[in-house]
Amino acid sequence: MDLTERLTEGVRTALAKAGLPEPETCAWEVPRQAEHGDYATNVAMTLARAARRPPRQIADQIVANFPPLAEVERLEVAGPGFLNVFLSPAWCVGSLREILAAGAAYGRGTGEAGRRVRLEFVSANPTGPLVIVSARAAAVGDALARLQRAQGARVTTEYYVNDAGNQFEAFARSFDARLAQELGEPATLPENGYPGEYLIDLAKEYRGEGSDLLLDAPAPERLERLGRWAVARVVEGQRRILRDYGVEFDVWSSEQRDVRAAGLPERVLAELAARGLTYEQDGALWFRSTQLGEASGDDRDRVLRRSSGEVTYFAVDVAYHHYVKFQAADRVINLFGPDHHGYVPRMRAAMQALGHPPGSFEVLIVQLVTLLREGQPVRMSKRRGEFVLMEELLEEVGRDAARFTFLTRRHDSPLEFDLAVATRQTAENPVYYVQYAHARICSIRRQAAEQGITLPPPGEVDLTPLATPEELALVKRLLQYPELVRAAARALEPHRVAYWLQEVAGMFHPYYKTHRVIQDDRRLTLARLALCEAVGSVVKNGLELLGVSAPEAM
RNA sequence: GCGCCCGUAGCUCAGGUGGAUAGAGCGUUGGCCUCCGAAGCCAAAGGCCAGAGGUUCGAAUCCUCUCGGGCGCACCA
Repeated sequence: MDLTERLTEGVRTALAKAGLPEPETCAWEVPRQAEHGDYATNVAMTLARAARRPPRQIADQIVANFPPLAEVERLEVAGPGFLNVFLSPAWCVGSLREILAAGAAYGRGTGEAGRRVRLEFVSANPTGPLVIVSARAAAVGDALARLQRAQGARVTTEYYVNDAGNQFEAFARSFDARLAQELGEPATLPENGYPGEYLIDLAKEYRGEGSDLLLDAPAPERLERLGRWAVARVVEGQRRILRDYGVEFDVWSSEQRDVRAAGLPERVLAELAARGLTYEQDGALWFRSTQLGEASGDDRDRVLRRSSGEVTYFAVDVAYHHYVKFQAADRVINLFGPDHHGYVPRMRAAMQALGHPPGSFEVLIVQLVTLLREGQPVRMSKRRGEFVLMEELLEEVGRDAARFTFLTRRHDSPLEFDLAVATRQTAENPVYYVQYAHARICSIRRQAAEQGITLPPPGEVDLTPLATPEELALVKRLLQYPELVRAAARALEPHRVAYWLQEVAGMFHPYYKTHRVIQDDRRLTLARLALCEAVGSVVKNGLELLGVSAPEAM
């Protein structure tokens, strides 16, 4: 059980003994100032109305009836009725043993245990190489998956390939045109085509392979086959760069193969019709999005099947979510770009209509990355064919720095990324500050080993020499980690981990500067080594959650 | 016009779902390597949390309005 859970239990016991009503929840915060203790709660204030007593009186009652806990040194009532908890230094220091013993497991929890989560992210169109915004989505999505898993959820990550529909056709026609040009024929790109140079390269490649040029095949068949070939190549490139980035997906699904060819759209249309949620108008089939009340929030009905007979992207998506995603998961999370946020209400309405409980379908909007080079905006547009590739980002900035930078922002906050600055200041990036703490600790360990000093098993270390304020503060910070991970997982906010790591590093570096770890006093040396090991271990765990490496030397 | 997101230090961004005196990095200024890694440490300067109301013991956080940004509002995806 986590520390705050123990404290909450203490509060409940005390309230029961005092004959006071129990709170629904008991929120703990870490006060900014040390005089306010290590943890504080405002339960007394929130209980004041129900108990018909002044908050301070309730707080006094809690203090008077609080059961003795090894964790707690003393309690104080302060201000309008805060209950401040001061932890026992001896208990805190002793808990280092558990951190060390837990190792990589420290910080894992059961906050999301039993949940099956389907997490889709990136899912860029298979019409070109990945650009920078995908790097952000990949960093966030992957970290979310790691966080959820650390809290006991069974997560399936997914990359959904939109290899069908108008976009696919435009892409296939563009490739066809490039191939024709490659063969020396006059051909122009279609109106909505993809002018990027990569299609020229692909055309050369296709020809170089000696593949069937399909010159005699009827246009539809030729476009279909050429398009499939090109899409497969593009997707393979995307997969490769993502792997280099440290992101691997459990499932690569295909709109064409897994949804359309499987006949799912027709099935879902029938199911919606059976529920009376569709109607025909102007030759098209519509979804009664607006009839589902405010919960869905959609402001107009949506077309499922066009008058031309083709199903819409929306219908395909609904079918896929309903028959595939929800079949294997009770929680479906999608990461979208901001240009798709208007799409969310109709999806939510459809999921609700098909019987999926509210909240089981979630969409996180990952905001855009504004790319700058020396302060000048770099326009990103696949259509125009000018963009900065994810590959270039990794070359220039590096995988760890890129991921960490993306994870120091909330996913829904726009981000400015100056390539030139990021490259130039690479050594001053916060990620190195955190990694350096880890590397430094490894260095201390090596140094100690050279002098024949090695740490005994956690249970046998004498930790009592740890007594300075800096040491206590560090230990207390480490004790917050499990709680932090749980909260970050619950809120789907991996950036909290990144900030927390910076704080820990920000405590460790000064500590290292002012307190010598390896020195004459053997007992003190061992105790401090144990502290360092604990810090290093937790930092490593945290970086792992973000998909960032924890180097032993830099 | 309607809807969603956003406005916090010069710049880039945090502020665990209402808490006590507003935080970090970068940048600026001034110090620190005879000692476990200077990718580090110490110190200073920098704020009307866009603005105005409201809710209550208490608001950067919740509600309304105004101003100023971004993005959506297709039988596109």
